[in-house]
Amino acid sequence: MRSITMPATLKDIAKETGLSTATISKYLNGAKLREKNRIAIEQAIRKLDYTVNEYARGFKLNRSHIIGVIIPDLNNLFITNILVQMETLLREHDYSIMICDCHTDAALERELIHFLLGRMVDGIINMPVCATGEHLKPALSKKVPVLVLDRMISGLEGQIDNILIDNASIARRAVQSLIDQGHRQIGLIIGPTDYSTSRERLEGYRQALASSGITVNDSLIAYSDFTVEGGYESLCHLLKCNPNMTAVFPTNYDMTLGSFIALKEQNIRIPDDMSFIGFDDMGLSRVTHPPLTIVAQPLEQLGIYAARRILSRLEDPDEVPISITLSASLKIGTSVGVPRHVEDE
Amino acid sequence: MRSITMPATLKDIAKETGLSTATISKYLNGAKLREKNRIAIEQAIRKLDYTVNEYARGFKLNRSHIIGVIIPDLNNLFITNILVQMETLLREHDYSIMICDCHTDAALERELIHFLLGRMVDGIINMPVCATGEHLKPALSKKVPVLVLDRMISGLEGQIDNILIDNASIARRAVQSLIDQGHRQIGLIIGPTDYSTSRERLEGYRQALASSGITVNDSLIAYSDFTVEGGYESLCHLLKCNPNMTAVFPTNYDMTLGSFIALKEQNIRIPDDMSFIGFDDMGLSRVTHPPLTIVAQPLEQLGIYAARRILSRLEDPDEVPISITLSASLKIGTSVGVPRHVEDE
DNA sequence: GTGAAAGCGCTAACAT
DNA sequence: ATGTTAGCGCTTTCAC
Repeated sequence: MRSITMPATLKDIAKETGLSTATISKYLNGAKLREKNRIAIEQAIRKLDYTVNEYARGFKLNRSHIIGVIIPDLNNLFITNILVQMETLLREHDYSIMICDCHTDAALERELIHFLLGRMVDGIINMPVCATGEHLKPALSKKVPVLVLDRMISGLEGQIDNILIDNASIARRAVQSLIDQGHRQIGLIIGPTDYSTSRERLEGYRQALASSGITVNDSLIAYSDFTVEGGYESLCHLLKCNPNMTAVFPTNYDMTLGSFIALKEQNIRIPDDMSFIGFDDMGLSRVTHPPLTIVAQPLEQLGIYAARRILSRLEDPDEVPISITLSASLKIGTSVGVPRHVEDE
Repeated sequence: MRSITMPATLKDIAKETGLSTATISKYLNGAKLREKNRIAIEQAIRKLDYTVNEYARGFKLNRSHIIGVIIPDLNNLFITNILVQMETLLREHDYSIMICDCHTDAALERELIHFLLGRMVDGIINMPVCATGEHLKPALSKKVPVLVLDRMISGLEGQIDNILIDNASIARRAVQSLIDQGHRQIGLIIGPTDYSTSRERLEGYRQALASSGITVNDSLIAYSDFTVEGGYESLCHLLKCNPNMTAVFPTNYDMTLGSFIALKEQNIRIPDDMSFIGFDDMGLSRVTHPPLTIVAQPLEQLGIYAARRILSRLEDPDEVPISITLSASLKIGTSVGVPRHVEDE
C-alpha cells in the first residue's frame, strides 16, 4: 500500500479508474478518449492529488527541461536584467533555469560545464569568462546546444549560438555626439580588455576620434574594472591627469555610478563643467538632474533572444547555430553640453 | 548498438570490464574493490567517456538534488548578495538551485510553488510576497522542507525554517545614534509596510524616539517603495515638508542611493547640513566621501545560514524547523554630525 | 479508443 | 568482493 506521504502514480490512477496506465499517459499527453473515461481520470487525479513525476518522465524521455546558465557574477544588475527576461520566457515554455555563478573564475567556469552536463541540462547559456571557449567543448561533443551571451568567442562559429550587442557602433556614436558638440578632450573609462565588449567600446572610441582627425591621447583612457569603486577612482585619475578634459564616458553601469558620484563630490557640474554620457539605463539614470544622456543596451531583448534561440535549437536539433547582434541606442538627456573653450571662442 | 551520440551507461562499462553493473554502481558510490577491477573500471570510464546519468539516479532515489528558490525580484542587489552565497555553498554540497522570480506577484508565487514541486525539488527557499504563507501549504503537505528568508510569516511556526534579521533592533540603534548626537527632527524613508521588515524598521524608529521622550512627527516618515526613484522623491518630499529636518535615514540600498543623489543635487552637504545613515553596505557606500554611516545587514551570512539549514533538513528529515535571527551592525562613518541648532546653542 | 508489456539507467536487497 | 535480480514511474510500440 502506498503511504500517506508517497505521491500518487499513474498506476494509482489506473487502479482507481479501471483504465490502463498507457491510456492515462496518452491522455495526459494530449490524446483524445471517451468522455466518460476522461471524466473518471480527472476525478481520480483530483482525488489522489496526482501530478506527473517529472523525474520519471525526464528519465524516460531523456530530457530535463532545464537550461543551465553560467554567469561571471550574479551581483550585477546588467546580468540580472538579462536573466529576468530569460527566466520568465523559458518558464512560460515550461523550462526552468539552473544558475551557476563562476565568480569570474575560468577554472570554476570549466568545472560548472561538467556540473551542468551531469545534471542533464538540455542546453547551456553562458556569459563566458574564458575567451577561447575551450571550456565549452565537452558540451558541444555531447551535442548539448550552447548559447554564448554578450561576448564574442572566435573559432566556434557554426557550433554555438551567439547573442551580441554592437558595442563598437554605439560607443562610436556616443563619442561622435560629444565631438559634434565641440569636445576634443574626451575621457573614456573602460573595463578589462580581456572582454570583447571592452575592446569593442575602446575601438568605437578610437574610430570616432580618428574619423574627426583627433589624435588619441592615451592619458584620457582609464582602464578600470567595471566596479563602482573603479569608476570613482578612474574619474578622479582622469581629472588629475587631464585638467582640460571636457567630457567623460564611463562604459558600464557601476562605473557610471562611481564616476557620477565622484563628479558630484568635486562639485563639478554636469553639463556646465563636464559633459557626461553614462551606460545602461537603470536605477541612477532615472533620477539624475539633469537627465543623463545614456547608452541604453537592450538588456531585455538580449534575454528574450537568448531564450528564443535556445528554445529553437531544442525544438529542432537540426537548426543551425547563428550569431545575432543587437543595436544599443543613445538615449538623449541634457548631460552633454558645449565645452567651455568653444563657448569662449 | 549504442550510437555515437548516446552517452555510455553502466551496462557499457560492465560489458567493457566484464564486471556487473551492481559492482560498478557500488564502486561509483564509494565501495572498495580489487585494485585490478578498480583500474579496469577507471579505464573503461575514460574510454567510453562515461558519466552517471543523474536523471536515472534521481529517479531511482527519488531525490533531485535541486533546491527551488522563489524571490520577488532578481534585479535587486540585496537579494543577489544573499543568493550568491547560497548558491556557492549548496553547489559545494552537490545541490543546484532553480531560481524563479515571481515579480512581486503573489498569484505567480503560488503557481511557482506548484511548478517547483512538479520539478521534484528537494527543498524550497522563499523570500515571500504573500504574507500569510498560504502559498506554502502544498509544499508542506508534500513534506518538502521550506525555508522562509528575511520575512516573518506567522502561523507556520514549527513547520518552516525562518532566517531573519533583527530589523527593529538595528533601526532603533541607528536612530538612537542620531538622537545621541542631538538630532530631534529625524526623517525616515521606509518601504511598503506589507513587509515585516518595513514594519519592524518603523517600529525601531518609534522605539528610539519614544525612549528619548521625542514625539513622533508623522510628516517625518516617508512611505516609499524600495526603489531608487522612490528614495529620491521621498527625500525631496521630506525636505519640503520639514525644513527643520537635520538627519535622514533611508532603509534599503536603492532608497539610500536615490536619497543620496537627491541631497547631492540640492547641494546639501553631508554631514554639515544633513546627517545621513544609509542602508546596506554595497556599491555606493564604498565610494562616498565622507564615508557613510551605514546599516550593514549580514547578507552573506543570511545566504550561508539558509543553505546550511536546508541542508540539515534534507540530511535529517526529523530535524525540527527553527527560526534564526541575525543581527545587523551599524558601520560608523562620518556622515553623522551634530545638528546646526545644537552647535548654535 | 484502449491495453499489455517492454524498457529507459540506476540502486539496493539478497545471495554467493 | 562481486553478481543476480527486481523495480522506481513513465512512455511507447504493437496489438486488438
